[in-house]
Amino acid sequence: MASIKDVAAEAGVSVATVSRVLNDHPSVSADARARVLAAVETLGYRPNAVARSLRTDQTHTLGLVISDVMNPYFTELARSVEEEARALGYSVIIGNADERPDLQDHHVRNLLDRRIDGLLVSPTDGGSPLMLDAVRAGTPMVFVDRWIPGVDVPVVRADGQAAVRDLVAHLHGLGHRRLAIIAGPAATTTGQERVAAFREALQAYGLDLPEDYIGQGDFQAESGRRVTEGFLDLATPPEAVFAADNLMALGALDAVRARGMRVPDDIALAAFDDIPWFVHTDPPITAIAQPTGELGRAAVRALVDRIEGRPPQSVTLPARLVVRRSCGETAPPERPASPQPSPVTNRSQT
Amino acid sequence: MASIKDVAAEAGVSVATVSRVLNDHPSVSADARARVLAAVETLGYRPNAVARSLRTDQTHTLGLVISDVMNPYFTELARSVEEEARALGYSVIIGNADERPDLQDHHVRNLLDRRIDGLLVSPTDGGSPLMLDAVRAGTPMVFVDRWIPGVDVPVVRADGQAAVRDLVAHLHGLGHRRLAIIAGPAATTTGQERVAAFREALQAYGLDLPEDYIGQGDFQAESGRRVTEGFLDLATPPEAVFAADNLMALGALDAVRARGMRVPDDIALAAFDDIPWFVHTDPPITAIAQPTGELGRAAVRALVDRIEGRPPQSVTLPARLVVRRSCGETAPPERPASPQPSPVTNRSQT
DNA sequence: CCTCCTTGTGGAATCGATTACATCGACGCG
DNA sequence: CGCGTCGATGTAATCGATTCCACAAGGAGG
Repeated sequence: MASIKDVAAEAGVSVATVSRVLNDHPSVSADARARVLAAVETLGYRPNAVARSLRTDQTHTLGLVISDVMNPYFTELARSVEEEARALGYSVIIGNADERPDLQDHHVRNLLDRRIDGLLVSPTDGGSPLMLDAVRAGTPMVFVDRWIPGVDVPVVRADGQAAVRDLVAHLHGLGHRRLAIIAGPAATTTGQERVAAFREALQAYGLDLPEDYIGQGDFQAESGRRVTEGFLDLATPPEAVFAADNLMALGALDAVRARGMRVPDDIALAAFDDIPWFVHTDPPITAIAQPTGELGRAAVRALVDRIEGRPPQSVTLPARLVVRRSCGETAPPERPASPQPSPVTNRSQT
Repeated sequence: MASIKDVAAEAGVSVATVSRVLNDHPSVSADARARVLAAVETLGYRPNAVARSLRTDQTHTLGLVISDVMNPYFTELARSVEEEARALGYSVIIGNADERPDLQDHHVRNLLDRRIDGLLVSPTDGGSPLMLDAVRAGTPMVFVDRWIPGVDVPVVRADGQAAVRDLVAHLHGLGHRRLAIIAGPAATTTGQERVAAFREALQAYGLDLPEDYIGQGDFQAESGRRVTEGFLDLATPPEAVFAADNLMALGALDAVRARGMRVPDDIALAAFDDIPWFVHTDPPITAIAQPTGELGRAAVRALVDRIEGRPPQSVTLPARLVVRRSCGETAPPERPASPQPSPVTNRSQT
């Protein structure tokens, strides 16, 4: 592979001049520039990004460590992150932590070793020493979706509180009173927040969230199945189940069917995180939709701001309720008791 | 960030000795080794992968360029690729081509500039000059899923012929005679092969595949919708539609529903590529399942073999039919006319 | 006791770029 | 006419590692 020296030789100039042409430095004669460009063309020369990075201490690369690539929510997040990064002249290396802190650390270490310019993380846990060290060492970092409390890093996320209130209003309006939740890992902020928001919304309706209506999941389908089975085994099972993410909702759907029961007739189901497939499931699933693409783009912008010396900003965007059929047929337009803007009703079928 | 020089100073040895300890070269005294290790510890030193790569001309990084990350098939492929690569000591940089040749070239160029050790590609088109140049220049490369004819590069893929025959037998057994296909882009091998396999299987049953029963799609949901609408507008619409990938099947499902028709009562539907969601759609969709994880792992092994100087091997694994309910209720066990092993029947619901 | 080989170590070149500094003409102005 | 300035260019240092080569010390063998 041709190097800058070969180009210099071919063009009959020094390497410095070649470098100047390539980085369009002003003081290069038109003649020299033309000769260099010609040499680049004939040799098919491409600058070695590795060498350039070593010298300039910039890789123009961002690291993205997410909890689970197979989760459509994170897939979409990754996609939007890559798009925005590309638009800003950066590449992205994705690390899949699979909800495992050790894998998360592996990826963070790897990315740091590769001297990425900045790190986008959706932390699996409360923050390993490695990650805290990286922050302390001044690695540009931004948390997306989830974050670590007490760490001074910008956070880009969706706020689901209002949407959860809308959901509870919706369920209440359909006559459901015994509402249960499949929670995410307590080590994640999203795991905690969604339970808190749900409990709070229930209280507004004078409803309680008993301990045995809180199932401990891990954001994976299998846990949704397990927890739901537990719910169905209770003396008085819940009338509605709210899964804190889309995969656990899928597991819940499985469990309900395995009992020969039907959604929504026998039990209502709703999920946090909307995904395209929810339109096509049987029945279409009511969900809380995050502005995923916007989150990814905002996170990249914040990180690049930080990298390029501008002050980065935390961003919080609202999530919204998308009503489908998994909680029961929607009654003719009813006014929810709460004063929030009414939930968006999405055509699940034309 | 501490460099090897700092470690050398701290340990009171030369950089050469530090390097030897780090790469566990045999001739280092136990004393020196201990002092270096201690220095590494106190300084929290981590070798700079960029510098190392420049010197050794190896990045221990693989590039993976796929057509569409949002397609669950490719997501799973990417995941298995990353896992196997990690097990072998490599990292993976993923580039999403979004079925666009220009984007594909962008990523290939980018990865080449970063001097990745090898490239895994699922080509979007028939092969750009850039890609052909890369092959000619000796870049270790392996094609996965799709390939480019006439290029001497190992291919790791699934063979769907037998499974397509099984599918046609299944459809025929259910009484369907007018069978249509939503094809993928003609520029892709998978696009062509699936149509060819389908036509061939039909012939075995004395069935024809007329021109207007071949819809031109692009592996995206929207094209599945469009093509299906075209089918339904025909004077004699097909009785069954076979979508050449999962997203187009989803589009087809949409289109059928938009007409107020039902699957499988009004029209049967099957898809190439099985995904977890197909179990949960209404109705569960009959599909041809590829051994995706195996493909990803085999592709990585082939590429790493090539990189490390061992002869790489092309691999072809069989796909298999997974029968669910989207083509009609399965009749009591029937013997298909063809002599192939009978299709696997998967419990779509317990 | 003197070579010769082995083992441990350091010095310095190298990978492919960027960039500070030096040099050298040409040009403008007093 | 001479001097300072500016534009164009080359030389060489540098980034952080790896690795070839030289060399010193110590042990084995004659």
